[in-house]
Amino acid sequence: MDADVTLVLPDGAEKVVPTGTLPADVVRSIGERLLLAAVAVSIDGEVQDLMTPLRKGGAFRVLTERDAESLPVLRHSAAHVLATAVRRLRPDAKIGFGPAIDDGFYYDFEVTSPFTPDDIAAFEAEMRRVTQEKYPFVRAEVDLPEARVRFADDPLKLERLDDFTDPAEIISTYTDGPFVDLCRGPHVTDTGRLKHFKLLSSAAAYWRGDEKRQMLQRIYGTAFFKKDELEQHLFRIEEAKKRDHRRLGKELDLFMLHPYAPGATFWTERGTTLYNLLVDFVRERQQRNFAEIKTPLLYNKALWEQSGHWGKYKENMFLVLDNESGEHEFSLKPMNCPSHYLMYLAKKHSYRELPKRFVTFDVLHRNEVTGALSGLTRVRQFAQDDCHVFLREDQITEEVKFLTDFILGYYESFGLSATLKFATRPEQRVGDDAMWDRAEQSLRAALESTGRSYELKEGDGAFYGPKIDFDVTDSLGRAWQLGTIQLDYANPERFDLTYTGEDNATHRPVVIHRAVSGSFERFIAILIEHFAGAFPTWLAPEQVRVLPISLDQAAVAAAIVERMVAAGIRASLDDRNETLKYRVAEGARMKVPYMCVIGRREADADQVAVNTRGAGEGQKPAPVAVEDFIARVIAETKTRALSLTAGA
RNA sequence: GCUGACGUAGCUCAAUUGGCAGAGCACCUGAUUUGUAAUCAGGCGGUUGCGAGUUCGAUUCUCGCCGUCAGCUCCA
Repeated sequence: MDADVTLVLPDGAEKVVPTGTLPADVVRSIGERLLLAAVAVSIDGEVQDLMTPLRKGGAFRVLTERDAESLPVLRHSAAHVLATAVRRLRPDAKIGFGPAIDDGFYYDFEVTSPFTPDDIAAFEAEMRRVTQEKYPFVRAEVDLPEARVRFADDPLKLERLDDFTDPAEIISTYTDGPFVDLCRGPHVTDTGRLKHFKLLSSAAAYWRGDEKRQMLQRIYGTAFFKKDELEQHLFRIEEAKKRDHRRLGKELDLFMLHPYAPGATFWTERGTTLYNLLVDFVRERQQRNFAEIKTPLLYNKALWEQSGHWGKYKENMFLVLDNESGEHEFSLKPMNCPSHYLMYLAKKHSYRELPKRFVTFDVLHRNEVTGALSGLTRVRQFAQDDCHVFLREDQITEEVKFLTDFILGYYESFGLSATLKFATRPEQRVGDDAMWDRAEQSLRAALESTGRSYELKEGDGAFYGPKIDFDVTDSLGRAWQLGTIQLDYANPERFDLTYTGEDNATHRPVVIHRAVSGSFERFIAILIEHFAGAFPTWLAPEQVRVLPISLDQAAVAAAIVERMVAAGIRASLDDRNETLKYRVAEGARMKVPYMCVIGRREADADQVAVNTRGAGEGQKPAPVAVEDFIARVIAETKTRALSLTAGA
């Protein structure tokens, strides 16, 4: 082993120090003040703390509070501070893991009785004390027997120690004041670095994520370097609650759920309008290159045995009792794929027809476990904008590009952007390795030919093939998995799908499974939250509300509504015996894009005074000729404009 | 499915240690006919999720079931 390591500083200068030198000493040699500002260092992009001896050289950067890589270090330390506080107040608590996560950190504890909200508040107060006591994080490297002695009272840590099978692997502990944890690091220098944090919730979690193991109590929290960043984060959480589709779905009268049909949606008149508009939109986009079909909802189990679902997916299927046989021989379909194969099999196909794209909006049922159900994002009954492409192997690249553009273009029309994830073979799968090699290789090559960047999700593919997932980020920065492109060599084999090639011989097509919205239910949930219920005009269930000021204008207003409706606008009349103020307030609450007020002046001039959603209270509505207003709303609807313009 | 919390009028929420179940909004009726973010008055509305148990008495305590929520597991 080389006795020295070479560090390359950002300015290109090289620094050679003995192996085992602490980064803190290197930073001090650059500058005392830098040491005070330093949170950690980065060596060839790998973050390490100031008290971990240098073992290799490379590009050396000092990370301060301004560097994004520093935040997980702070949060990981916050988790230790939490554990320190919990151990002080609840010495019986056994410690599990406490990592930094995307929005903060958590720590798992094994306790005999779960934490209460009061406990959480007490822990947070105790954490405050631990930070004020400014304990340094002290790193120690120990051997396995020593580690076993040190964590003799912590069964979860002992189990973790069993994983250390490579004697060369370094086992380290971090100590802050009274608390010692088995931990790889990195950490901030002392508990005093943690200033702006908050505990958010506690819930149970399986030890090591395994549902067969015991449940631990997990406490979630978040931490930031700056106070305003913490406040902004907490504000975003509050905003997210206001946008919650379950809340807005009720307030805007879009849908309801009922205990008699758990996991299934009752769409109200408004919600159904919205739903149908989305289906229409997808239909319109799929008019040219796709073939829409409808297939049965209920199938004999023979189909599921052939598809492999009976073995792998039966738990999630709703079985239907056959009265004659007294057996559960039928099942509601949980996906459309097999029915599309049956349609494909009904005819002989020429290579000239391919790619052949079947699309279906049929209702699907999946018997999700009760605990998984959640609003519209996780339901038992839903519909996908499902597509199965039958194609020749040499068409994969072009098809993947076509579908990727199709999907991303769809999201763009809502102002949503997506990140791509490439998912490879899972543990539970059908087909041999040769098939998977081939499928992964061709899908990956196709993905790369699109020139778009993507992340790798190892082992996350479908059981019949690798896939590209499209994770959409909403206006609050939260990611949702919606669209998918899945390459399938297995099912063409199982269902003996064929086409006749140019050579007049029989060939095996490849199948691509594609969804864009994921499900309409989930997509609508995301749209509700993305737009905070303020849908663009083309999607708004009620586009225009007409308000006559008094009874004198009621007839004129009704006639104007008629003209709007005749022109294709979803307009309604509110001539209730209420004050104008009241009706304007309600229209605003319902997030109607345009409210047209009609008083004597407007009635005489065939005009409307247009209130535009979002222009705020006390806006000065400009009078617009009725015909002009109608034309503007129609244009806005046709172009599917994302922002309101007709009122301007 | 697992852990925990919760379930009161259509909605949002109240109801001392177990002692007559309330308010605002919505809805209905009347007055008012309104020029831009909730006009006034009156009224209707409940087997407190369902079912047992303890008790003189249960919204309140106990148990079971159903549902919802936060997570975990799973997932479009």
